[in-house]
Amino acid sequence: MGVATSDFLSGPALPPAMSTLVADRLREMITRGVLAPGERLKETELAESMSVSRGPVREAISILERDGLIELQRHRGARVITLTYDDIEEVYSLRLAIERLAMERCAARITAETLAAMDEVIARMKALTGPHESGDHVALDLEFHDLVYEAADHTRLRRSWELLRGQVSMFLNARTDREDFRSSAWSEHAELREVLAAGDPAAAATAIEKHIGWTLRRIRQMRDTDLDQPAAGPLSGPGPEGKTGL
Amino acid sequence: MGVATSDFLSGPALPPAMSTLVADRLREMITRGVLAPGERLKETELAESMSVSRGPVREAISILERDGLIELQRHRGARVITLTYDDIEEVYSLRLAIERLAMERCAARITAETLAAMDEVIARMKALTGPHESGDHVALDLEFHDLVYEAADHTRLRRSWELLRGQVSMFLNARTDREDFRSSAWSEHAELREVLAAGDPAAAATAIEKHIGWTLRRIRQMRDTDLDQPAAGPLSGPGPEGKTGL
DNA sequence: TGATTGCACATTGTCAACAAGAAACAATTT
DNA sequence: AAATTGTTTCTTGTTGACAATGTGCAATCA
Repeated sequence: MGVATSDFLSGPALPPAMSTLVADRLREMITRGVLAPGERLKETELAESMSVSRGPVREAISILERDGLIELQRHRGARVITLTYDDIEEVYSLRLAIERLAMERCAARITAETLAAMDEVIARMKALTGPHESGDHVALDLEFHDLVYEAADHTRLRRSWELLRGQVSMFLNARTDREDFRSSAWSEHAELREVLAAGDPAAAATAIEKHIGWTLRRIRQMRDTDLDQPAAGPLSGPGPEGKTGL
Repeated sequence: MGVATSDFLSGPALPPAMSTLVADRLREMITRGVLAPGERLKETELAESMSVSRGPVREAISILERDGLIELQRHRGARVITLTYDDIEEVYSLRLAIERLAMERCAARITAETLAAMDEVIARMKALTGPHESGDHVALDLEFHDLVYEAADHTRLRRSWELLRGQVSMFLNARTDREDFRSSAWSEHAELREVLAAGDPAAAATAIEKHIGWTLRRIRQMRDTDLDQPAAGPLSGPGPEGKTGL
């Protein structure tokens, strides 16, 4: 983290755009289940509650639609997506395809700094024993994989990951509450770290196939049994109707 | 094409949104090189020339930014991207990763209708001999691969392809004018069609690795020689400055 | 003459009002 | 009573004006 050179020269000096702030807040609310699947996002309502006009809200909604977190229907507004197991199968099969590339490139470019950052994340995972805030498990899991994508040094690959990340987060947050999907077993990520440290792209690809493949197979099992059931419901909040506090 | 059942019931009854129309027009102009890399897109100017207000233009620009065709800088506006060989390497390496998945799924789900559509595209490719409109070659090439993604029946995969498609188009359009990058050899696509018809996912994956891998290797060669040169310049039009007719 | 500072212009970010379409409800008809 | 139709209300799509920021030129000073 701490870059030595004066932060105020490199950092974005200008206040971040309203639209991104709004989008970030909404994304957080959606992935953590505060806004339930199916719930409608009304522009006026959001604009009011965030003390901003409809313009930025509209852009934020457009961003979230790109991230695959909400569905847009012309003249009918935006709703939080409902993830079925078919959807999750899509997310994870695509994730496997792109993360293979990410791991290959990460292994080829890995630096001591990245490895250190990974170690730190793994240490924090290890520290989380027992039934802690499940959100923390998920956050750390994703943080690790963010590092992989970052180290892969591939702009378009990172953007593709952004397309999936929110939906993965949604799924994991909903899952780890109910049953253990063993999403953040620290030892698995430690294994990934070791393979990356070795610097062998082929081995890294194999490792991620194992890591994600396990979940993917499990998802396919669920899909074939609980046919068409939503895979990521609200944590505990209300259903499609009923205001969830903004 | 011709679906028997009344088209006016199935099709989108409502006029398409202005923003998508604007986006489509701009995308076409960018990928075909009418708008040169580096050229600025001024909201007011575009709004005026398309007889629409700045709102829809702004949304269109946001869409094109998502497609990776333009770069946005806060308070500094939008410019058409300049594709270096490093960029193209990114595009094609990622394309290989996702199209592998597309081919696998396509092979597993292929229908007679899809095969027929592919045959039709291949026939049109075959018909284009000699130095025809190079744009047509590129368009047919992409059309074939669109069919693959369509048949793969995977929403998120298709969206990832949309993220790359415009940049692939930009690159091919710029390339085929100068030297033959053999982008649309009909026989290659005929081979892909045959593999898909056989219905073997593994074979399909291997086939696309060969198909795209060839170009990818060639791109890496170019990158390592013509270091940092733009890979997709304007066809013939003016550079960053100078109005290119709207 | 060269660099720097201040000012005017151009362009984007944001806002508030208007127009068009969709959803919910009530009245009407069979 | 059920279904249909017309009306009202709500929400989004679009527009034009205003505020904030960046850019380039010109005047000023060393």
